[in-house]
Amino acid sequence: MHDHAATHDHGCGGAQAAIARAERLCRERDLQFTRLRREVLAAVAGQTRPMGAYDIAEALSAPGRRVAAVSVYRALDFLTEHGLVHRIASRNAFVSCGHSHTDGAGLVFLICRNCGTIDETTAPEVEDQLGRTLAKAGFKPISRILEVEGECGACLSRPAEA
Amino acid sequence: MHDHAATHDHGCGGAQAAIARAERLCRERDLQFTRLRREVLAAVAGQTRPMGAYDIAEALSAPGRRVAAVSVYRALDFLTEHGLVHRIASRNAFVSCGHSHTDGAGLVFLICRNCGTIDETTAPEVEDQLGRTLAKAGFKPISRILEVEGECGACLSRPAEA
DNA sequence: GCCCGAGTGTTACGATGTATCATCACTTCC
DNA sequence: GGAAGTGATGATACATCGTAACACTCGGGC
Repeated sequence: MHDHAATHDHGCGGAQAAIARAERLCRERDLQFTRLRREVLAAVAGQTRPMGAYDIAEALSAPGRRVAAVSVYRALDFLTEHGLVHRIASRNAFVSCGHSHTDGAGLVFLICRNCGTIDETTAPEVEDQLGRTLAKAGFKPISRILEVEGECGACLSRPAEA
Repeated sequence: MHDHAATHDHGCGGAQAAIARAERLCRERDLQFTRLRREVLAAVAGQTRPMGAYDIAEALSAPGRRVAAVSVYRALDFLTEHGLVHRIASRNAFVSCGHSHTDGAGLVFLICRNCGTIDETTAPEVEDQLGRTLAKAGFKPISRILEVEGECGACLSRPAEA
């Protein structure tokens, strides 16, 4: 392991990378990476915590411009469909994807109860075991969500920082 | 395998069992298993698919009696807190617990995309692997959700039943 | 009787997500 | 050039999910 740094590259610098990746992907697949989609992705990628759709709408709105939640949802649909953003079901919120994986398969989200940061990793061994378990149960998986809530390493290192 | 029947014992007969288990548990812990809580549990346990809180409220309401969603939420809070009912995060809905586990740990929910049935199992091997993965990442887990969407064995056996 | 606590009913509200229709930009085909 | 089609967006309304606040009831203890 230890593409750990890679899994952490949200957070400002990561936004640039995420957008660059999105542009490349959209060029490859002949998709439209429009202004709104870019802005929604930028907003999400600029955070290490998940953002709600309404948070995003507010963040993109300005005195002269109002972005409605419905527009954000549409952009998020596009972005999640192509794996650029992930939905955190336990929070009704979204994070930008830190990987360049082809599919949403095998992802694990680590949600820190203390600082709210979301870390995204893959766990092939867990996937393998899960696949075997599902096969034994006669269940054919299509998609899955695996979200773990707890305390992240950073928060465990410095116990009492508010 | 093939405690499969056991994992399936929602579904009408299972409602009786679920309520019996709940009564026992509440007696042991000196909790109040009130009429509303019993009815909410019965409603959820009588289904193999997850029910939304508003669905439950409607199911319990009758010409002479209106059960508000907020009451259902309170009952569900109680039931989930004591492991009698589980929340399906990906559906914003609830299913009755088919096990008598002490804790919500290690559960896997199998959600059939075709028939909507939810099957609940445990997967110790997956748990073990996940625990190791989290330890390596320096993350201390407190709770987790693992929900798999796909096609259940029953639906795979009879491909074209509407 | 009185108080107190847990559960419930009721109303209102906030937060999340979707349906519908109009508009705009761009392409294609005539 | 102009008509028609397609995909994205704007705007309004609506549906669903969840919670806050307060009043009421019912039991037990004093």
